[in-house]
Amino acid sequence: MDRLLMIDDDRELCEMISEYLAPEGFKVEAVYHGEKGLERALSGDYSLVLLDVMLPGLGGFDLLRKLRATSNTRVLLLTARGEEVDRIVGLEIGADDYLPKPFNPRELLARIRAILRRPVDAAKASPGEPISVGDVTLQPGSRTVTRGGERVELTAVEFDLLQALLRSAGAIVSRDQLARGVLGREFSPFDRSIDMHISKLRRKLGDLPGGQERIRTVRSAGYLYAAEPARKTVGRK
Amino acid sequence: MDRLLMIDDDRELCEMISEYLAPEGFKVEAVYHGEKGLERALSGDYSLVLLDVMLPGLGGFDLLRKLRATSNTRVLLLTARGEEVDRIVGLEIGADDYLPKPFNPRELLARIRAILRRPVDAAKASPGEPISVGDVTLQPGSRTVTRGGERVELTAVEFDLLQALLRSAGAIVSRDQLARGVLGREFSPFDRSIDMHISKLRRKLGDLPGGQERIRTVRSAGYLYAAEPARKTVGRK
DNA sequence: AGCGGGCGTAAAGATTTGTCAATTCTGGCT
DNA sequence: AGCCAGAATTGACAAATCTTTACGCCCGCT
Repeated sequence: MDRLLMIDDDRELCEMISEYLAPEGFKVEAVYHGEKGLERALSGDYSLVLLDVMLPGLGGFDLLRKLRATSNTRVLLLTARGEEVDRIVGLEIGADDYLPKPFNPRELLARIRAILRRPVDAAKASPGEPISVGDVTLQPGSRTVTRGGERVELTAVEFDLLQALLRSAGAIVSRDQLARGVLGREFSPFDRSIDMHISKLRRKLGDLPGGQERIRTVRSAGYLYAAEPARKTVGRK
Repeated sequence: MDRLLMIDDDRELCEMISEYLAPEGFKVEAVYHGEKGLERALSGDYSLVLLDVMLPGLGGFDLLRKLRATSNTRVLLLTARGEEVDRIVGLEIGADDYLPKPFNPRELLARIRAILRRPVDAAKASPGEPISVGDVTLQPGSRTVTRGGERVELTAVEFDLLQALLRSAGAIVSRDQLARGVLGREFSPFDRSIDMHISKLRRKLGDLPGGQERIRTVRSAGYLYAAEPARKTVGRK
């Protein structure tokens, strides 16, 4: 039985959602005010927070930002009709998903399940913990990397670069982020250093077992470590 | 010039709305009967459907339900009274918004614009979840696309473009939305970049198994990914 | 039928990226 | 301090990809 926290001042809607989700195995608690919502969300008692962006008191965005400062709790953002800008902003701040109002309850249910199904963002994995994606494992403690059990020798920058990519496996990491995080300096457009290291990493790691590219280039955006195609347990087709 | 489909048996109202919206850049076609309305709505030629819930023949709710079975076409529901029940049922079934009769034409116009401005509501999948429509599957995690199990090589823009279309499969996506969402910039009338990439996508993906167009052009409105083999017997038992 | 705008797409032009090779930097060692 | 090997960065140019230009077709309208 998952516990959900709904932060929305529309009590009627909260009630409705609560009733809709109860038979699906979710216990919904509602809070109608920002500050109180943040407090509850931080308690860590909930599998997921449903957060309205239009809130009395602390606004939804601000709340999310503060929440993210110390918590990885998953958040599904609910926005008022209209603004698509919200989506971009919301996901950037760290929402796990986004749903515009008015929404279809079934849609909401589907998204809740989707969020709960996937693991908490690897980017938020505590430092020091080994990271494994597919056949590659990286151990921050000993600064070693193995692929299929075999040790792969990497230089310092290569290691940090791979770590940054693995922490965000399946998501694009920009050169800016890599420059700051790995090289410790601002990125300038003429800087080919990152590319160079990526090139070397690729050569050392080779392609994925399936023969696909391991590190993909997303033009004018950055690089992405290919997350393994989620192998679903065969349930339905 | 967006094309709207109005399904309402009140001919006088249809006429009035049509005249009111014409100068605003909307071409309204009216259908006064349920079955015929569903058929037209499924054609994918309209940016939005204005649907009355009280209809002779197929009722509004039933129509919407059947429409949603295969299409994401956007729907603005017109309800007889501001009944709370209607709201819930309507949103439950998948309307993008609703407006109680009698309504102010300006209000209608505002809502229409709001719906058209944002991406299709039931943008099926959560971020990160694979999207499958027909024989094509797109995996955001590894940024790969397969058709009938075979890998299809796409460039970054092509991939993002296909993703945008698939998320709204069955509904028209305007060049504006594609420019903003895929290219990250405002669309300008001389910009043929989108068309260019669509062209390449078509070549790479080929036609649907049934031999029909996979990505349809809706003149002066946008593009639409065919959600269904459009030749299904619809509305018959 | 003639016209004009919307669309498809080949091809040229502009950007961004991959990578070899040369140069500079860093630490460890004598 | 001076030397050295490996590592990081930069220069240079090829390759990939995106944008713009250009032109022709098609469709709806008069």
